[in-house]
Amino acid sequence: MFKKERQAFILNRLDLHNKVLNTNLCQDMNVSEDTVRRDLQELADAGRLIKVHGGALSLAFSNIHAGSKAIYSQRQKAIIAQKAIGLIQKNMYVLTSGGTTILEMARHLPPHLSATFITGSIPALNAYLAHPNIDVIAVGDRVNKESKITVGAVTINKIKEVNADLCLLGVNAIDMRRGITDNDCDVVELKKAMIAASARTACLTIAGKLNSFEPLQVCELDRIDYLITELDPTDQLLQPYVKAGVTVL
Amino acid sequence: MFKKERQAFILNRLDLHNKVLNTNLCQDMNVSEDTVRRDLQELADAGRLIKVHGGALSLAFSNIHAGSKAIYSQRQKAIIAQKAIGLIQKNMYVLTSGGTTILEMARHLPPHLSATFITGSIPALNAYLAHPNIDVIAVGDRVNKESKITVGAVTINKIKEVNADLCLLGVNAIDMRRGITDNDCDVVELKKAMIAASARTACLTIAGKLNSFEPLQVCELDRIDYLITELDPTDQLLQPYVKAGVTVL
DNA sequence: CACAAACCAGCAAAAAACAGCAAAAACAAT
DNA sequence: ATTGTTTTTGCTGTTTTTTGCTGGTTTGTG
Repeated sequence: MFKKERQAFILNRLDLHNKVLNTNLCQDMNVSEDTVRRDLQELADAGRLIKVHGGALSLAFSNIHAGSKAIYSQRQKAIIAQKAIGLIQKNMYVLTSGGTTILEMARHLPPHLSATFITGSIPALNAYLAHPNIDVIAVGDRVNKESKITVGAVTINKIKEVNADLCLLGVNAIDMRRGITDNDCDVVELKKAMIAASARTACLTIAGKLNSFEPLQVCELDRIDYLITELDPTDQLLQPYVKAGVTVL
Repeated sequence: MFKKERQAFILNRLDLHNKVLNTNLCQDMNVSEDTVRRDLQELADAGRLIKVHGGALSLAFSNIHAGSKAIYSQRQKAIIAQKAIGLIQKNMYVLTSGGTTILEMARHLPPHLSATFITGSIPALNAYLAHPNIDVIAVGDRVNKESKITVGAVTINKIKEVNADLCLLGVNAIDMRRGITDNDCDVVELKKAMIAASARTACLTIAGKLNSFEPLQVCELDRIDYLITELDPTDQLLQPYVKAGVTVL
């Protein structure tokens, strides 16, 4: 078995099991532990896996691990939150999605603000409930445990009945050509309904997600009214969106 | 299980439950308490969690903690919780009210239990979401900020559509003559609907609320199937209820 | 204040990693 | 074919990590 073969074998097994044991590998490939160790070292140096004492973990594992970070890019998201809050006026009905950006916004709502927030995101609900002057409407249905938002037909129908003044959308990907895109079918349907139910729509995203896309489209760029990032509106990166008619804050 | 895996496991569980117990972890991961302690120490040093006597808390929780008041009579409520959990069987549909007793129950659900919980209580929702094998259905509507439960016609209607196996009701007052009573009009309507939608109903209450009453009636005593308090079923105080045909646990 | 639970420091055994060396294999050039 | 060079591989002895354990200390709780 050649070195390349061995390393491919290791990566393949990592794809399947998300982890490999050194002892296991050297048996299955019939080489010494040192050889396996060296292979793992090389693959780790090349950034193809994560070496740990006794074996290795797949990179996918590290992503899961990263997902459990409190809120990443919190600094940027705080800036975004402030800009978004500027759009909310007294006694508005505001429809919000889930996501950490929205959550950050929810936590920074000024105490004197009185408005009604409608959402299916449980973490957002929690934040709104902590606010002294915000009325809260929960749209209910089956709850997706991963994203902690309600999904399903009842949610969609409920949102269709709403006439909100503003929709605040945390977006995962935005792109000139493909518009707003996402990767979860339920979430896409939800966001479509939210946009349709609101007079105006603002998209909140960190600049790192600008000009990226995901497999499923939520809407074209011309359906959104505001784009909010942590960058200054005059930033080079944002000019295409300004030209396309979006109000960039 | 590698060290990294363990630590990821811990962080993940913290994300879900907001707290972990040392004893719990060392069982679930099948390592000694010292190892868990060392893992917690390392994660604490890295600022990923807050170590406390006997376990650890998530960072997110420390923020929330400010607003979350302690549960009074927690000891009694833990006993009640255990008894209530005994009623829940695999794959049941369980309808629960709000209240701290229910919340305590929600937090003590055994990890292997798989069932579907339906509720309009936001704190209960949070607890159910933290559980690995529980499906959650939120019944949505306007949220009462004080009690943190959804109230209103939509909630009632939604509950009427449900056919649950079991209804777990945290009650504020129970009395031989007046049955279950409460003081909030919305809550009374909600509880009525919940009882009607369930095959069986269990009332959870601390003994201090036995033989007390409030202005509005939820239902007569004969509508409930189980009464759960922290007392032994043979306790003097409970005998009237036993005689009235309620199964006292 | 007493008692159980949890913590800590330090130890020891086992496992894994490492550094360095030498045999074997592969390759290139004569 | 042969020689010299490089790469690969396994081995040896040593060092580091990891982990559970022991016994004493601290902490929380009734």
